[in-house]
Formats: sequence, C-alpha cells, structure tokens
Amino acid sequence: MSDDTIYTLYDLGRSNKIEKGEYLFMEEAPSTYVYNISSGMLMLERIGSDGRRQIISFVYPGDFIGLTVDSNYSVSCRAVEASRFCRWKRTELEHFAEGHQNLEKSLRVIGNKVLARTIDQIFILGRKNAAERLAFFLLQTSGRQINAGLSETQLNLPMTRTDIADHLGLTIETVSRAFSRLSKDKLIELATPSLVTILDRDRLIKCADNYKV
Amino acid sequence: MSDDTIYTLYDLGRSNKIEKGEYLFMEEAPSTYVYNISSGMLMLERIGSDGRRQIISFVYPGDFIGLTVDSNYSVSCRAVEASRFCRWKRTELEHFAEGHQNLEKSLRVIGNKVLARTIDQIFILGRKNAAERLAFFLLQTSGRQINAGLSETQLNLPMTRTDIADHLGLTIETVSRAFSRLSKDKLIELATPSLVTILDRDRLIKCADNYKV
DNA sequence: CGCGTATTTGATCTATCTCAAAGGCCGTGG
DNA sequence: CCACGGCCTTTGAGATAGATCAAATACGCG
Repeated sequence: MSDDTIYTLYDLGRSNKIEKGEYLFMEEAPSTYVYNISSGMLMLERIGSDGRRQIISFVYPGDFIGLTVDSNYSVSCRAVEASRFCRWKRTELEHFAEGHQNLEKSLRVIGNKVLARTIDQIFILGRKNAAERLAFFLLQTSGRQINAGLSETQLNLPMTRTDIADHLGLTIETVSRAFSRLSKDKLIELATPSLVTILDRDRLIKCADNYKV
Repeated sequence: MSDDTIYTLYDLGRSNKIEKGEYLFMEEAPSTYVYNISSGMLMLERIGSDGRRQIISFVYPGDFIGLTVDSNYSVSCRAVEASRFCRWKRTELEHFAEGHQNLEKSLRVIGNKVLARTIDQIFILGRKNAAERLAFFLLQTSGRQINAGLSETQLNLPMTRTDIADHLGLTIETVSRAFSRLSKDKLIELATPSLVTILDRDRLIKCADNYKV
C-alpha cells in the first residue's frame, strides 16, 4: 500500500478500546465494522446451540478482523484481555477500496493469510493427537509473537486453559496433561500457567511435525 | 463481473481434463496456475510426513482453486473422478486483475466463501461427534449439488469412504457405522454406498445441529 | 496473607480406533 | 448375459486416547 492510501485510510478510522471478556461483535450480527487490533488479544469463536464452543483463532496486534464480504459476521469476537483497536465502517472501506487498487489487493492478501492459517487448523483438528496439537499451538504462538517484535522463546499465554482447549478441540484436563507432558520431557518450561519457555524448539517442531514457519 | 471482463478472461484460459486419481497440483509446488472446474470432482488434501491425510474440501464444478497469492500451493489437489477444467497462468490473471477492479473484487468474494466453509469445517472437526459430522457433510453435499442444478435429496458420493473419513477426521469404519446408523434411523437411505437419499432433512439438520443453508 | 478461581493430577468411563472377517458392488471375460 | 475376482464397504470384538467426574494444589488479586 502507498503511504498516501494508508494515511487517508487512517483518517477514516476511529480508535477505541475493549475490556477483557467483552464482545467486539457477535456471530450473525450485521457486519457493520472492520477492525484492526493495536494491542491486547482477542479470539474468534463459534458456539453451537448446545453450548459447545470452538475458538477459530486468537487475534494479535496488527490483525484485521470482520473483513468479510458477507453482510453478517460468521463468528463472534471476544477480548481475551483488555485491547485497543481501530475501526472502520465496512461500507466506507469497501467504497474506498473501489478507488484504490492496491488496497483491494491488500485485502485479498490478508484474506489469504487467514485462509492459510485456517487450513493448518483443519489439519491439526482432523489428524493430530493432544501433544501434537499443543506443540503446534505453542510454535504458532511463538511465530505470532515474533511478528509482534516479542520474544521467540518466552511465550505469553493470556488465554485460559479452557480457551486453549476450545481452540484445539480438546478438554481443559487433556490440555493441562499435555502441558505437563511437554514440561516433563523438557521441551518447554512452565514458569506459571501463562508463562511458557520453549526449551527445545527442534524437538517441539518434530512433535508438531507438520509445523511450517 | 461485466460480460466484457468475462469474455476476455476466458480467452486467456485453456481447457483440459484430468483422470481419476491424478494430481492437478501438489502442495509446495510453485502456484503457476489457477483453475476453474467444469465437470467432475476433485479434492484438496494435505498429507503429514507420517502419511496421515486430511482432505480440506471437495471441489465441485464452478469452483476456483489454486487462487492463492502465495508463490506455492498450500495443499495438493487430486481428482476424485475424471474431471474437466479451465486453467490460467496465475501471473497473467493477477496482471489482468490489476486493470479490472470488478475481477479483483470477485477474487475476494470467492476467497471469502472458501474461508466461510473452512471455518465451518473447523467447528465440525473440533466439536462434533461422528454422526453429527456425517450429517453435516451430507447436508453440505446436498447444498453443493443444488448449486450445480442437481437433486437436493439424491446425493451422489463419488468419493470413497476413506476420502470421507479423511475429510471428517474419522476412520473408514467409524464413517461406515455412522452411515448405517443414519440409515437405520431412517434419516437417509443407502441405495448403494455412493448413492444416498435424504429421507428426513429436518432431523438430519437437527443431527448436524449448527448446519446453515 | 488469605480467599476464590484456574490449573493440575488422579481414577474411571466411553467414543472412536484398531484389528479381523464377512459381505456386496462392479468391471471383466467367457 | 451371467459368473468370477478384486476391491470397497460393512459389521464385529477388543484396545485406547481422550472425556468425564472428582479432588488437591497453585496462582494472583484484594
């Protein structure tokens, strides 16, 4: 994107914040806004009619969300911790995009990255056991933190074990046991439940198997 | 898309066919071409280093595949049955898109539909049992057939039970038992393993639960 | 420092997997 | 057109990873 495009774009947006546990938007609701996260962490979730929950993905600073072409959101978005974001009216962004070829392309590039991660997630959920799922998740988290300029080995996990379980298609107990297992085998170290150090990245990758940078 | 755009587009493309079991492209290979399916059925698959396979999706006539912005494919594509397709050089399509706003937008719309289905798949794999997965799959198949102008209740399933299992994250035996169960409960009828009739759509939807048109 | 909630750990239970065998569909060839 | 053979699917029996239920421990906030 050219600088010109970016500045005009930011003029259109409005900055705001959201508290831990609050919803940014709900599944099925009109997809009025598009958001870009500045700080904190959110999660995209879907809840079945019987209450079973699946977390599609965690959302990091820099990520765009709500970027659908459908008129309603297909998932809900909730804050894992207090977060800041910038927001645009989707219709305005769409209209703006029509006059800006490079923005239209950028939207497609973003969508493609999201799709790639979503396909990884399908492979994880369809064909991997508990330890492999967790190992993959930790490596993925590491990758996301590097993007954000944070440590590659010191992982901050602000989400609960329940959130991780609902992301990996497991129960909280199984996730906890998988953490203990990786810790006992010295692949990771658990300073506190939410502060994990990767001790042996190579073996962790081998465990996750199909993990790709 | 305007007619003008469409015709110019088709001039760029080349028609071709592929036999059952052959690969259209492989994961990791350079993403040289973009394809649009004319007839038959294909599947997008990923195979782990230990041979575990996950079928990301089945591909129907009208679907675009290989539409990535990345320089390599992220999945392999194989023919479930003999199929016909039209193909473009991705670079040519990209270049063409730069001068055609509506095409650029169309590509994004297509990507969004793919993403929506992929998210459904995550929910299925993360949080549903065998019968629910199969029920969802059958309803999804029904929807895809309607799109293609085929019967809504008479489902043609050219893929093997192994393919379905690898799509739903189950084993072939579990899939077979789920078919038998739905059949015994009169939700479906199995004329042959590959020819299924939906007898009670409402109950099938209730079984799949969160299925949406 | 103490309380409440989140996490870990332990002991069963169960859905699905695995291993095994029988049955049925379909293409081929007589 | 029917019989044969191979492969795919179904069905059965037993094994297991992960779920569920239950209790102990640890973290972090006030």
